[in-house]
Amino acid sequence: MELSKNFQHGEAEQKWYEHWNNSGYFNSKPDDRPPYTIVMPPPNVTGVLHMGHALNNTVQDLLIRRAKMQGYNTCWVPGTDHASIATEAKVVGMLRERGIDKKNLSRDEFLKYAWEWKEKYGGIILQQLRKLGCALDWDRTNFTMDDNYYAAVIRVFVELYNKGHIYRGVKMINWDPKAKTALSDEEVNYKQTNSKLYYVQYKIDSDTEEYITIATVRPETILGDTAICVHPDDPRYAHLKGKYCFVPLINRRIPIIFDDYIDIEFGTGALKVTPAHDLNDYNLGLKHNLAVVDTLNEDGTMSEAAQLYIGEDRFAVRKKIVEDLKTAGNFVKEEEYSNQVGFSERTDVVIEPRLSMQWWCNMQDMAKPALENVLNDNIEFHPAKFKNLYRHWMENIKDWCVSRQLWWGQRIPAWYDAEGTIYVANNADEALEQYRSKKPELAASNPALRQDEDVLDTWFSSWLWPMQVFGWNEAPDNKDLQYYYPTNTLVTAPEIIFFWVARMAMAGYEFMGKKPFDKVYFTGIVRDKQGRKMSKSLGNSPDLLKLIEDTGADAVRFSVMISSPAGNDLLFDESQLEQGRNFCNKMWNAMKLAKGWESRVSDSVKETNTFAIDWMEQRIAKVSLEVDELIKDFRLSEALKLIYSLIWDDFCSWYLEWVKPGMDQPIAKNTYEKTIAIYEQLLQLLHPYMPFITEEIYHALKERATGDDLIVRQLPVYEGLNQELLNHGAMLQELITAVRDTRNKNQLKPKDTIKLWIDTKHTGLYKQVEHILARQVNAEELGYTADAKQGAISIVVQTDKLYIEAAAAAIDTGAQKEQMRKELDYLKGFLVSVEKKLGNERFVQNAKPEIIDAERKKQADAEAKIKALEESLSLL
RNA sequence: GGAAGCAUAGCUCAGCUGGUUCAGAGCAUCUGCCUUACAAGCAGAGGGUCCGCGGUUCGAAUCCGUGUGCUUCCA
Repeated sequence: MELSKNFQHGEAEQKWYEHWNNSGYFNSKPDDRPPYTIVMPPPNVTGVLHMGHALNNTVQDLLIRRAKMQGYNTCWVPGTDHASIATEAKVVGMLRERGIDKKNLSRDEFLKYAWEWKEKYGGIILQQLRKLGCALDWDRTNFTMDDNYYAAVIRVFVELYNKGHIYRGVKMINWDPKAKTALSDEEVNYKQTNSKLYYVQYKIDSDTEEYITIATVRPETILGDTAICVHPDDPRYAHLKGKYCFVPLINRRIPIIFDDYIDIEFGTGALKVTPAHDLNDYNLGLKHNLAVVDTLNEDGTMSEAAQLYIGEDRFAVRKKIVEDLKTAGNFVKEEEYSNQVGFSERTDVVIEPRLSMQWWCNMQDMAKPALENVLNDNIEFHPAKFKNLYRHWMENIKDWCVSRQLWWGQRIPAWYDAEGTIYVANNADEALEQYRSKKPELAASNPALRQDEDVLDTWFSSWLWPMQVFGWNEAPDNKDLQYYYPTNTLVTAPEIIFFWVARMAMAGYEFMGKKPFDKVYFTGIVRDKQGRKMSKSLGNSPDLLKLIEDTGADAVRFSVMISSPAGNDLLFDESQLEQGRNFCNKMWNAMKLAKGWESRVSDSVKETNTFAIDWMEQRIAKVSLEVDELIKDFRLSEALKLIYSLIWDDFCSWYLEWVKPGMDQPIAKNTYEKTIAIYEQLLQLLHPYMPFITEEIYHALKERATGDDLIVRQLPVYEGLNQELLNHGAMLQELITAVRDTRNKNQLKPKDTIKLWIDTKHTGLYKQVEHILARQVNAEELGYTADAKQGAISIVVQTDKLYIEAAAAAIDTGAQKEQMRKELDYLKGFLVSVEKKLGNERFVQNAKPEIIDAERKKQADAEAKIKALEESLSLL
C-alpha cells in the first residue's frame, strides 16, 4: 500500500461514515444488553450547523461511541423540530419569490407549501451531522410535525385542558410584530440598548397655565396614555390630587393618579400610564380602573385608536412625534439613556407588550416533581451549579403562553359554537359530540363549529421528545419505550435549560410518571476570540462545513473538545484547529513508521524491548483508568488531554523511539506485533473523540476481517497497575532529559557522541534500560563507576550521579557549579520546611498517616539527593 | 434591583474532596537541529506575589469573610 505523506481526511471520512452506516452499527433494537440512550435535542428544521451544534453533537457522539465500546446497546435518536416562526418566515419568503402573497392563500394551501419547503430544504442540519461523524440511528429520525407526533401533541393539550392546567384568557403578552404572533417569555432576549429619555409636559386642567412633566423612552405611546401617575408621598405633586391633565397633540383628558409603585427618583417622578402597551402600566390600569387604548396594529403600525400617524410604523412615529411635540410646545428635553429592550428570539425585532387573548398552560403542579427530582439528584445535573438556576425558575414558574398566531404547527384543538363556548377535543367529531350533549337545543339545527385559528408553541411539541420518539402516544407499553426510556444523558446548552430540560422533565413525570433522563450535561457556550457569543446575527460563527472540509472532521472535533472544560464557556480559536490537524498528522506518521517495520520483522532477532513494551502497556492501563473516571464526571476535555499526551508523548516521543530498530536493521516479531497491538489500544481510546482517523489507521495497520471495525471493538477492562514499572519508566525519561539538557547546555551537537558513566545503587534498573538510555542520548559507550570521573561533566538525577565525557564539549564548570548550588540551596530550604513539619507535634497528630509517610519519604529523598549533590560539587 | 460565576505564565485556560504526581497544558517566546515517520516536525529552555486584604488551619491557588475588576442569568 502506498501511504500518503499526510492523512487525507476527505476520502476517509466519507468512506468510513458510509461503511459504519451500511454495516448497521448506528442502528439499535432492544436486546439483552443494557441500553445507552440519547435523544438529540431536536435542532430547528431551518437551522444550519454552527459551533454550538458542533460542540453539542460531538459530546453526544463521543458518549455514544464510548458506550458502544463498553458493551451497551447504544441508541442515539436524531430529528428536528418544526420551528413554527422560523419556518413560516422561510415559507413566506419562498412564496414571495414566486410572487405569491400569503394573504391570498387558504390555510391548507399554505401548509402544502410549507411541507414542500420542509421536504426540500428542511433538515439540512441532519445531513451536516453526518459530516461531523455522528453515530445516529437514522431509521429513528423524528420530526415534531409527523402525523403520530402531531397526534401526541393534541392528546397532551386535551389532557392538560381536562385537568384544568390549560385555559384561555386575555393577558399582556410578548408580541412579535414581524412574525405577528405571541411569544412566550423564554423567547424574548433582553439586550442593553442605547435609547433616549424624552421629557414631555402635559397641561394640567386648571385655570392657571400649569404643566406636569413626564419622562419616557417611548413617546409614540403617548397617544395611548390614559393617566399620569405620581407617588402619594411626593410633595412636588401633592397639590394635583383629583386633577386631570391633557394628552399632548390629541388633548385626551386623563386623570392624575397616586400610587406608591412609582419610583420618586426616576425621571421626574411622574409616569405616563399606557395600559395597552406596558405590563406594569396594565397592572396599574387594572388597579385604578383606567381605560385601555390600544394604539398599535399587529404589525407594529399605529392603529386608528391612536388618532394620529395611522398606519405608520412605531419607530418612524417615535421620530415624528418628537418633532410634533416640539412644535406644539410640549417637548422639554431629551437625554441619552441605556435600558433593557426585549427582542424576539426568532426574528430579532423589538417585542411589543400587547394585550391579547391567548391559550395558557399553568405549570405549577407539573413543576413540583420536576424540581424535586433535580434537587435530590434523581436527575443529575452536570455541572451541579445549574441546579440553582433551575430551582429559581421552577419556584417562580409563570403560566406558559402556548398559542401562536401562525399556521405552521399543531392547530389548537379547540372549537367554538356561535355563543363562543369552547369545546376542546381530539378532533372535530368529538368536539361536535360534546356540543350536542351540552347544548342539544342549539345542535339540533346542526350548525358548524369553528376551530381555533392558532397553533401551538413549537416547544409544546418538543417537550414530549424523549417519550414520543419511542412511540409513547401510539402504545405507552411498547417495547422500545420500555427499553430506552428513561434515556441516559441529555446534552444541551445552559441557555436551553427552561425551553427543554425543565419542560421535558415536567412532561416526563406528568405523562410517563418517570424522569426523561438520568443525567443532563450542560456544555459551555461557544464564544469567539473576543468572548462574544457566536450567533447568526453577529455573523461571527465560522463556516463549519468549510472547516471540516479544510482540516477534517476529526480536527474540528478535537479543537472543540480540547477547549471545552466541563460546563465552562469556550473561546474558539483557530489555533486549536491546527493542534487537531497536527495531531492527525502525527498519528498518521506514527502509523507509517510502525507499518514500515513490517517487512523487517525477523524471528531470529533477540527481543530487547520488553521493558518498553511492558511500560507502554502500563501507561495505557493507567490512562484508561483515569479516562474512565474523568468521563464519568463529564470532564471530557481533560480526558482528551490525557489521551492526546499518551499518544503524542508516551507513544510517539518515547515508546516508538525506544523500540525503533536501527537503520535497515530487522525488528523482533514480538516487538512489531506488540507495537501494532499497542497502537490499536490507543486508537480505541481516542476513537470516540476522533472517529475517522482512528478507524482509518486501525485498518491501515492490518488487514481486518469483515466486521472487525474499531467502532465496535470492545474496550478492555484494566485492573491493577505496576507502579514500580511506571516509576522506572519515569526515571528513564528523567535520565534521558537530564543528559540531553546537559548536552544542550554544553553546546554538544546532536551528532556528537558521548561516553556516559553512572554511579548508582540501582544497577538492576539500569541494566534493563541501558541500551535505550545510550541510544537516546547518543552515547557510544555506557558504563558504571563508583568514583568520580575527572574532566567529565557531572550531573545528579535523583540520587544517582552521572558523568558525561565528550570530546567536543565546551565544559563550563562555573555554570555547572552555579546550577548545582542553586539546586542545593533549594533542596536545603525544602528539607528545612519538611523537617519543620515533621517536628510539629500538631502536624504529626492531625495529619493522615499517608501524608506523614509521604513527608518522611520527602525528607529521606531530599537528604540523599543533597548528599549526592554535595559529593559531586566537591569534586568539581 | 435580585442571583450566580469568574480573576493562575505574554495570550486562552486546566487544577475534583486543603498536604511535591501542585504550581500545569496549548499557543506564543528563546536555543540547537531538514537526526533513516512527521519542519503541520525533533531535542531542550525561560517565564507566575495563583487579583488586594483579613481569617480558619500544623499546613491555603484550593475553605471562609471582605474589597476591587469582569461576565452571565433573572426582574
